[in-house]
Amino acid sequence: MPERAPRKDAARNRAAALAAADRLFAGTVAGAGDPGDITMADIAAAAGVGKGTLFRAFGDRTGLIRALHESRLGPLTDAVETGPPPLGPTTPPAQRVAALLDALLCFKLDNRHLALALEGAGADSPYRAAHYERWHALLAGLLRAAPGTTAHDFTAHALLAATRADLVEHLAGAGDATREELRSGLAEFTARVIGGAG
Amino acid sequence: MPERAPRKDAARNRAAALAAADRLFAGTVAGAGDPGDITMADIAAAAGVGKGTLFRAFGDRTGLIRALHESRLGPLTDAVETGPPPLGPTTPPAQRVAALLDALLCFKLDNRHLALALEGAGADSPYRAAHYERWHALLAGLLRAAPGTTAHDFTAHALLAATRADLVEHLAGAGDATREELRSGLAEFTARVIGGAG
DNA sequence: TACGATACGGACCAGCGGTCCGCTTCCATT
DNA sequence: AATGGAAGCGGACCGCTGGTCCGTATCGTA
Repeated sequence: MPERAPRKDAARNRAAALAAADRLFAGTVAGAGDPGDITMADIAAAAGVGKGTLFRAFGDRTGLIRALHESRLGPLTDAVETGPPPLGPTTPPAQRVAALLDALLCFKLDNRHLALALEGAGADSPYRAAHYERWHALLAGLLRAAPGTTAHDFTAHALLAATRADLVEHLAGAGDATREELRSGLAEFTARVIGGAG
Repeated sequence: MPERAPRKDAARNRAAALAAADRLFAGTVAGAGDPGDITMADIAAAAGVGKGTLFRAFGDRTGLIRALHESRLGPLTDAVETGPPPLGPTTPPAQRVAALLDALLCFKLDNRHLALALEGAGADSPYRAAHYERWHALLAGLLRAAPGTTAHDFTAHALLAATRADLVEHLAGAGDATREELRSGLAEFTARVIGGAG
């Protein structure tokens, strides 16, 4: 019952679909395009598979985007869960919060197309996604362990909101703000929030 | 050129459409529905007009929602621009920032369905809407005038992000957080941000 | 090699936002 | 009050989307 291995062609098609989707979504961000303009038929054609295969492999559009997102997020997740400082669990809470938010911002800058597609995927709130719950729980726990903060849940949400994909896209996309400006802006903001009540 | 008055039937139909849309959107939030489930045809039917009339009056779906939103936001806008403290322009910057964010949160709590529909409307980023620009410019200006803050633009964005409609909906919708809990959470968060660098 | 299970793929479907245009209603002018 | 043209109406219609279906092809095992 350890969930039987997928057939070889299924695995190959799944990988091809993810690669094609990644390529297509990446193309939209450069040309100021909307991820919503990429249709499932487009992805299927680019991957050289039928549309039915896409839906069989991922369930629906949101499932595909989520799978793509998680395949990229994996390394970061590992670094957070079992890595060395400043991301890993041995870092003191306050510093770790700052490091996590910075890493999240960098991830969204490096994967703007994916983050944007994910948060804009479907009508379902981005807050019900499993990965959001994980980040929030982690942050809230750290805040609880850090001195001088209260309302940990709300604070964690609010800090995460500062790195929302469409905000990042709005600021970075038009070229108004450089990567380093954003990072330092977020760093200062974070520092003020967690260091404010000394 | 003072833009001729609209015909009487046009005005009546416009009002009927807004009222019907408001009613329908309000219905979704109670039953945990998705504003996206309300179609233009639904609104037209509920208003007793043809679908073409809707598009003639508002241009597109986003236009309708925006019109609805602004008709509700009007009083708040007035209070901010020409009203008495703590919202009005005579309030000291730091206090005014806090008051504005609290008012915004309350508005979104009182008009969850509208705010949610607006931010989820279309694929276009919520950050390109005129009303967002106004709020952001106002906040950024106040932060600039307040002592001890830098990166005013980013900070203003981040503070506004803490009141995003889908976050508010996520926290208030499930009944996890009461209105006062949210307000005090946001108040504390805001205070820490603007009061942090004393 | 043969056979059942699994996956393929593109024709197909329902439903959406948005358009079009023949017909109706309004209102300024006489 | 009559009238003519401008403004508005409304629902059939269109293009396109996410998602389904099922006859056919492929895989992996005995």
